Amino acid sequence: MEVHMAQPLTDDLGFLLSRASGQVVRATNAALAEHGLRVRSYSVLVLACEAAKGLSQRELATALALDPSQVVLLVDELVAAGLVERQAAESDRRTRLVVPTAEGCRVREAAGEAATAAVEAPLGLLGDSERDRLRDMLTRICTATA
Amino acid sequence: MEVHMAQPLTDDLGFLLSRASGQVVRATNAALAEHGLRVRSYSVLVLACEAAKGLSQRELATALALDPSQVVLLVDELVAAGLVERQAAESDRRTRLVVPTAEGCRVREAAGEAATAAVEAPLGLLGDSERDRLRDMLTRICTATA
DNA sequence: TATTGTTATACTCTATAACTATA
DNA sequence: TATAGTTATAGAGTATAACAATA
Repeated sequence: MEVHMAQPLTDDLGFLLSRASGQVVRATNAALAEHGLRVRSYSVLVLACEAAKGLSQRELATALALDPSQVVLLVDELVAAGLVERQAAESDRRTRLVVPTAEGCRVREAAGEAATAAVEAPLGLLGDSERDRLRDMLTRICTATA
Repeated sequence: MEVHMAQPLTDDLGFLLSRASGQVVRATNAALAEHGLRVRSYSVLVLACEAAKGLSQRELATALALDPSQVVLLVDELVAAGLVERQAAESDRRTRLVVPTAEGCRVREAAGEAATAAVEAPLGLLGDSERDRLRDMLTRICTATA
């Protein structure tokens, strides 16, 4: 018979993960607010800017691990703000490519810098090599299941 | 003038953190469901079980980084499920101590094991020493700001 | 006056189901 | 029949404000 010493909540990786995530998301949202963005809409904009020829909403959904129906709303928001456009795809009339406008690219740059700066508050105590290790571990967690 | 090479989204620690957190929370919620709990109510129960003499709701709010008004609802839930009780504090008639019932302690045990097992899916690729490092880094992120 | 707990409200995020138009 | 996008809805999480009882 094994003795189970219940682990304190402050040692629970799930608890720490969600709390740290909350901190960082909160700080990032605050920084993105002046650019009219939040974390999720910002993520869509970043991906659209990364892809040279735009991305389909389906690709965005997969990349962000979001349901396609959520991507619709986020893209709607960005379109309304004039940061991206929906373009008809040549090969398949069902798919609509999300491509950034010139303004979208500018905002993405400025918002990116603001977000990077804001995240220094919670992440300031971590050195560069620690951040690399953290990034590596988080990436493995994300890919472990889906 | 400095050249800013915009960082890809998949390297963004904030993005990775919130995505990894989502994975773990989802897996944990699924495991806790059969015990009638979710991550937040489970956290309250764990803290109540940890403290020998119970905790005030204010202390719970601080420990969980939640607003006191949210703690009220979570405790209501646990009371309705018969897992904790609100006891009048002797020293201060304003404060109400949250103390686990015998059933609450049993459920906390079982739920804790289920949660630990469930988290192995996303965390399985991390060794023990890596988990220690991760725990350390996340703790520093959480304490950096508040 | 300050603090504990409470009620209320609004907004964001998450999760599903169902529908349309194309393929 | 399968896939891309869309609409709708409900539940959970987050964020504030205001209030009563007590200190």
